[in-house]
Amino acid sequence: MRADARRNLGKIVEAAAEVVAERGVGAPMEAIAKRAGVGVGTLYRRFPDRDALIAAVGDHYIHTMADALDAADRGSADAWSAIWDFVSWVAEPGRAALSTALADLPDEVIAHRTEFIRARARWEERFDQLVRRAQAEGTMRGDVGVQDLIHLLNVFTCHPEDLPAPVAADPGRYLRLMLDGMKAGAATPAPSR
Amino acid sequence: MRADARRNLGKIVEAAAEVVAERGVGAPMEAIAKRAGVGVGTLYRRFPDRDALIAAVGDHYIHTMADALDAADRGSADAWSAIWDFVSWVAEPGRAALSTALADLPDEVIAHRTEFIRARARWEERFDQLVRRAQAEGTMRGDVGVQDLIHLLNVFTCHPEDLPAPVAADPGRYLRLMLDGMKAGAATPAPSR
DNA sequence: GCATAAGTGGAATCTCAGATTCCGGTTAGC
DNA sequence: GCTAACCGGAATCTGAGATTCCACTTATGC
Repeated sequence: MRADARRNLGKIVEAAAEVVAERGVGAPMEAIAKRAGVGVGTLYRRFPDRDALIAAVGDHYIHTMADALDAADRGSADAWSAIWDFVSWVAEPGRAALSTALADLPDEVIAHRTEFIRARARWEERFDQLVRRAQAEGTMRGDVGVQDLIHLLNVFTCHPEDLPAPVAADPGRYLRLMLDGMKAGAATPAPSR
Repeated sequence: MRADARRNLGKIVEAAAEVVAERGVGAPMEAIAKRAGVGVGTLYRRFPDRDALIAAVGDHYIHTMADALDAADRGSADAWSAIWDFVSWVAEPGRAALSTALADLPDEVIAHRTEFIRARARWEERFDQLVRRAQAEGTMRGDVGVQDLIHLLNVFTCHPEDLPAPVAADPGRYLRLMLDGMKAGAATPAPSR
């Protein structure tokens, strides 16, 4: 591969990641091309089709998330603050949609990406351990689970157009509100599953 | 207007309300027509265009919401449980998207509907009083407002396709989680506005 | 420096979904 | 039994976006 081509490939994946974060997995190829500063044709020379490009974005994302979770875990003494930190990290501007994009990847895009699936499972496993630890430490209520956390992360880090403007502007505010609701003792009648 | 035509008009608005609740304000005319058991042509004989029909749905919705809020208010001794009840009511299956649909109505659809705008303002005003009352009664934390509640209602009662399946299946679970986070004393460091 | 394979931009093409129009065939209501 | 209102839904019109194509550039090996 020629040096300039390799350089462009990098720009493309990066641009795709950004645009997908902003506009969701349905982001148009042209928007990605423009962001990368290349023509659509170039996208198609590197990726057979839209799905392949989106899948590449998925790989990029899952690793970013996993790294952040690890960092939060290492950086905090107790599990609860690790969770708090991680959630805050995801809510930071520019990071939004990261998690949703992951959740939204169409099945047919993921189906054969065993590496991606494995990475995501590892990440969830990791996250789950943290939640259980927090519950064991008595800082998090027991009637909620990682899946609740993940879903809420997905909901609030949605592509901005799909959220009420004020929520999109500060998802962290709402995510923290929900974490407050998950603290040990916060349960009202214990929402049943 | 002929009797059968009047009957159809009723079926159309009702069907539109249902379909909009399920698929959002962008629901296709054909889906509405099918639900109402009429042809698309019939929709256009009653409403000049899509927007007019959607606006009619908006009117229908805002009144339903207002009534429910009043009912919750009358039915509860304290403001907090009135809020709790109202939120639970909105979260009930079949009601979902009601609130979002309202929030999503495109500006150009609403612009001239002063009656609608007034009704909505009245509803918000009502809701706001309830929130302030709960705060005065010391049951709700002071650093959140009606708007937070409304936004969250919108987010969780979104059209099912836009939410992670488990959330769409039981938005109430998550709304209650949020309410728990809004109870007096739940605040962690007090999310700043 | 030059030949040339690799790379490029972006207009043109293809698809598809959904709004809107139209009209031959039906009915309610007198 | 007449006929103005109605109806259903096929046909048409549009816009958005994926994908293809090709004339034009530019690294790179010699």
